[in-house]
Amino acid sequence: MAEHLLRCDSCSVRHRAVCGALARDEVARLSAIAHHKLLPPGQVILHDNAEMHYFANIVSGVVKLTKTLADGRQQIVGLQFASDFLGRPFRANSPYHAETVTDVHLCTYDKGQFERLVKEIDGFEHRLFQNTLDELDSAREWMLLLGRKSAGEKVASFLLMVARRMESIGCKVSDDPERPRFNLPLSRAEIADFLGLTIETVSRQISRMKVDKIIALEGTRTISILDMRRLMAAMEQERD
Amino acid sequence: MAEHLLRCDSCSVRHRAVCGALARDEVARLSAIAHHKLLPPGQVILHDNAEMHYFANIVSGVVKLTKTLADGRQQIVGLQFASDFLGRPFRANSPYHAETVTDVHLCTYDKGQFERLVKEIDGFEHRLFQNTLDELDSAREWMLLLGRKSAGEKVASFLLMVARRMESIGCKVSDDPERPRFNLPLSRAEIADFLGLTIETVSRQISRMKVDKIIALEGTRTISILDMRRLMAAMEQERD
DNA sequence: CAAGGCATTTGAGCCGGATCAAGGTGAATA
DNA sequence: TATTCACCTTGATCCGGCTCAAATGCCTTG
Repeated sequence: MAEHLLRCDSCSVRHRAVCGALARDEVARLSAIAHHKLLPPGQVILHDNAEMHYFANIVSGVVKLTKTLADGRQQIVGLQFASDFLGRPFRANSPYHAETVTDVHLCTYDKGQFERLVKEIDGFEHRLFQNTLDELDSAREWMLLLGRKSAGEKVASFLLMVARRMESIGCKVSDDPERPRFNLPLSRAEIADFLGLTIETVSRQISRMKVDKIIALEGTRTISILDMRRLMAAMEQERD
Repeated sequence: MAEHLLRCDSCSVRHRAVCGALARDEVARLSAIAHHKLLPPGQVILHDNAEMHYFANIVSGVVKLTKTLADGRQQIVGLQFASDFLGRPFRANSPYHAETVTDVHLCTYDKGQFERLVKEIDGFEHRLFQNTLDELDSAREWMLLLGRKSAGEKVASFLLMVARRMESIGCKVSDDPERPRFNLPLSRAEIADFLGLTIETVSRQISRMKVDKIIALEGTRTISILDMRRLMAAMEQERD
């Protein structure tokens, strides 16, 4: 398997960012049990329902969680970026398939050691809990999108979500907050699986936005948002 | 407002079922701070983003969580049955609209008192956390349904989900495990909002299943599953 | 630079589910 | 019993997004 195992000895700063809100000595305790892995794109991290023997923080890169029907139809049910957790505390297995989308830098912990730390460090489980509530909120927002939005609204919502996410982890290419520019981490096929559409429909919607001068493309992955106002209007807002 | 407030003095048994896995004295502490409310169908429990000043367990009945777009398109993003929790621990507000679907018997707790108890009772927060992980799992299963299943598969999945849920809370009408019979808690319009379909499509799919002798209807709300095997086949299974 | 291979775009036609429009049904009220 | 009203069913038509097919663009390798 093409993955490197590195001892994690001096990445406190990184852990600080990743785990957030932990005291300095607690971060040190996490670092002590951490290993680092560098994974290429398309690497399976977790097969459906397989036992997960470790936890991880994403240090950089993007991971997708997918579910698949017997005949192959697939839906992405979660996208994890830098600083997100992978794995389910105190659960043996996970009903998803997890796979790297880009190069991914993981900081992993042995499951048993991690769970012991969670119990020992006051407020750590509370923090993981709040994290999970956030994931639940975004899953439900996604349900609204999947069930009720048109193709154009879906793609607009997706672009804005990625823009916001890339911004928050400092991966945007340009600096102008009114005209964000960034690399799409997903292929058209992955965007389709994310939005419950086909590749062709995604492509057509993106082309139309290009014609309408709402966005601009360089190559196929680098997107500039030219008109934030119209892009947000295309998304269709949630009621207050 | 047509709701009754009752002092909750001797409902330990019910709490035991509802909160699960709590010791007898801990259940007693919960009972001490609980009040009961009886709500009719169609009662709003929580407006979008409004502050929630209490927690609750559902003792009986069904509650729906919805999200709505500016133009009125609506999606049900959660269905809560007896023994489910309502409210978000340690969060001021909730980005959903919550509303009773049937007559609902709630057992409510003042937010502050409840959160104090959660901190004091060892393992209580852990339990709530595990609960939330389960909700996240079912939200993601629902994303697969919304994004990738056909109308027929959606309706079949829905009927099976309700059958399972009614069974587990002891609300089924018949006893034959091979031929469950139960009352649908949702109207056609609500089923449509649940599945990301229109009323008409839901109605047509149900009619077709009736013609195909997969189910039988008495009136409009009471359903018997005649052929469990074919209903499960119609659902399209998830890949292992 | 050419050749190959994959991802993306674009086009044509079709179909599943939405929309629009009547009817039907059943419980509540008079 | 008749009336009403909300909910549900059924039919006819339409259209957004899917399917199938081909062309184009882009990166990799020789």
